[in-house]
Amino acid sequence: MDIREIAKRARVSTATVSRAINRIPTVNPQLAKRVWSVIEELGYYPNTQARALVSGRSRIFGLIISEITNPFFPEIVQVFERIAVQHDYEIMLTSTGNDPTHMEAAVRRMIERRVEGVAIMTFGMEEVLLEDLKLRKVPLVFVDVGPPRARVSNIRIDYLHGIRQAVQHLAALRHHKIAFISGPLHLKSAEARKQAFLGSMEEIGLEADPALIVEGTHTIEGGIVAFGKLLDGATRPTAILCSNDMTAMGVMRKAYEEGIRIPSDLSVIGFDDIRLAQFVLPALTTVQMSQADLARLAFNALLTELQRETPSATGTEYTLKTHLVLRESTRLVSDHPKTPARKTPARP
Amino acid sequence: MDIREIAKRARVSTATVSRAINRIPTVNPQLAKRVWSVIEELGYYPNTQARALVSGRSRIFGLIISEITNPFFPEIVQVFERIAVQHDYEIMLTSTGNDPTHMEAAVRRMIERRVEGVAIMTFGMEEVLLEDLKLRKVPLVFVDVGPPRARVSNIRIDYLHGIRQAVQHLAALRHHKIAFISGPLHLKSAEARKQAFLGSMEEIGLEADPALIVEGTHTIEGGIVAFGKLLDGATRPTAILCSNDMTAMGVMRKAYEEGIRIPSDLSVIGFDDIRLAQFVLPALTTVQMSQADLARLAFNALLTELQRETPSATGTEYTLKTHLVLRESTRLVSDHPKTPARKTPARP
DNA sequence: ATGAAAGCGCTAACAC
DNA sequence: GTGTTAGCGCTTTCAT
Repeated sequence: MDIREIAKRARVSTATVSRAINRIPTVNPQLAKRVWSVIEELGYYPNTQARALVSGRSRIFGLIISEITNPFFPEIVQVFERIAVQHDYEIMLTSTGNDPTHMEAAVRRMIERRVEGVAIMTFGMEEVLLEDLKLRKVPLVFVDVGPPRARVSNIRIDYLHGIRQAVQHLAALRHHKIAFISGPLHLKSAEARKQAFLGSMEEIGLEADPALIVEGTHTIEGGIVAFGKLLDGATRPTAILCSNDMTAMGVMRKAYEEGIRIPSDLSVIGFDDIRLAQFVLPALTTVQMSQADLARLAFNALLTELQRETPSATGTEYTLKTHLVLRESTRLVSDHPKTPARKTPARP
Repeated sequence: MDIREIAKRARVSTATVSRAINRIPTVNPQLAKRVWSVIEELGYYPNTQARALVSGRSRIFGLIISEITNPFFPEIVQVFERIAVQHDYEIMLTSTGNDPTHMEAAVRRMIERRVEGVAIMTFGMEEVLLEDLKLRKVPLVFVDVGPPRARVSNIRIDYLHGIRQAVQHLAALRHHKIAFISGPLHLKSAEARKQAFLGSMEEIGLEADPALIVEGTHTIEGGIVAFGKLLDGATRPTAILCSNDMTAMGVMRKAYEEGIRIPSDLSVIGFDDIRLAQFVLPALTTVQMSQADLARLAFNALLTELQRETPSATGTEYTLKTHLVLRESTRLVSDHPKTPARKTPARP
């Protein structure tokens, strides 16, 4: 069953059927109606591949993320998909697991499917792998990455705004010994958050003790390990700022095991504000970076670039603000925290 | 740049290029090599739409889930996608949000893209909406649903096995007053879990107090509300079995607010074993239903059905077992639980 | 306003 | 073993 069948039964040409389907205004309403009723009757659905082939437009956007199982991403995927569908686009989703091989394979598949644009949400992955896409002039949108370039948009996150609020919140709560657990520092976004922390501390005359700055992995496990290191150190922080919420959840887990109470013995702040943050116990104070807004920005960037006839040589920049959201995991520093001895002591 | 261009430069016909690309063994290795080197040189990527159009095979599977933001699903998506890619399939993902309109639109888009099969992971959504797919003889795989039918596979979850273990575990811990918070009962899967609970209780001569059985929504919020109702009731349970992990997390949240300690005052068991279950505080004892296995089963069901020449009239059945995994949220019942007065008393 | 017909890039007969 | 060619189902000139 194809367009010819419809044409025959509606006693018009295939061209008219096509026009009717695409709602070209010039078709005689009478005919259009006849066509539509045949379409309904037969349950005809146009073949997207054929349309794409002849029109040269796949109506597919690629969306590359690092891990769908990382709670940060599902909301992005959801919003991105929802908007895409509203615009009659399909999305081709891929989790790279931060593996360059996956990334390369994904890029290849996307090119083969002739995606019209790709949003890269890996926060700092090797741009090199995307050469093929650039070569083919596919619009791209990144977060936090690389130099401006034609048809490449960038969403810059204003980390400083939210992180400054977090640091000042902690300072107002009389915390001086503030630790920072970063993400993997090869990620631009992780490095940027760390710098924002350092800057915010200095700004208000607080010393960021290097011994209180440790690298994590943006995972719960990483948070557990990193907090362990902190506990092994000479100075015990009274507050910890984490580079993302998963890390903060790791800290909370470890604190639970060690009998350290949050927020009475230790204040904890996360970053991202994933949905779960409000449901952990205690609810996590965190710096929000709206995943929904990020998705919206990315989608619109792609669409805009696609509509532009002469792409600006430098691409376009977008900005996303961050801000602190207060919940239960922070409290005024206590002068005599009851920090029990560790169950598993540091190596002798 | 197309197959003709490659053909010209390699001084062969397009047919030979096509054969080389598809690794048809009959082509002269010499020629094949020449073709491949031209392909590499020019960075040629075949056009999937054209291939799909002529071959009649889209190499796309649909995957319908209820909510990607529900932590139960990301792992399914990840595994399903990984396997799909290994088999040179793309996946077309859609979250229906349990909204029939979305579902209908998604089905339509899938048909338009000519998916070769669809996995429906909504655990009991209206089958009616899928008529169009069945009409077009697209292989389908469901979880927990409907009557056997040609080209429709079913994955039956053996709820009883895991839930029986959970109930007996609780009983062994001397709990008698065991509450059950179900999922939305219009979902087959929720109803099935409830029945498994009832059966397991009866089996060992424990009375399932109707006042201790309340309906939830399979969400954290639902868990909070449901546990609230339980607290308002006359008999206070010493243990709660939840229809999924999110519900259990809601119970934990509510317990935290009410000053009820888990597991000392109350034992809690979840269902699903989402990844988060091991990281909540305390780590959640739960009945595991492997999301990875579910994804694998679903994918293979589709692939198998596709390869079958004469589909069995009744479709195929697969089974997935569940089993209890012990963690920190259950404990021997305490005779005198220190259950503090509620902060927000029940309505007078 | 409508129709005839030429492709979009590829695969698969069929011929050699 | 390789080439020629007829489509796959649709959109889009170009006539009319």
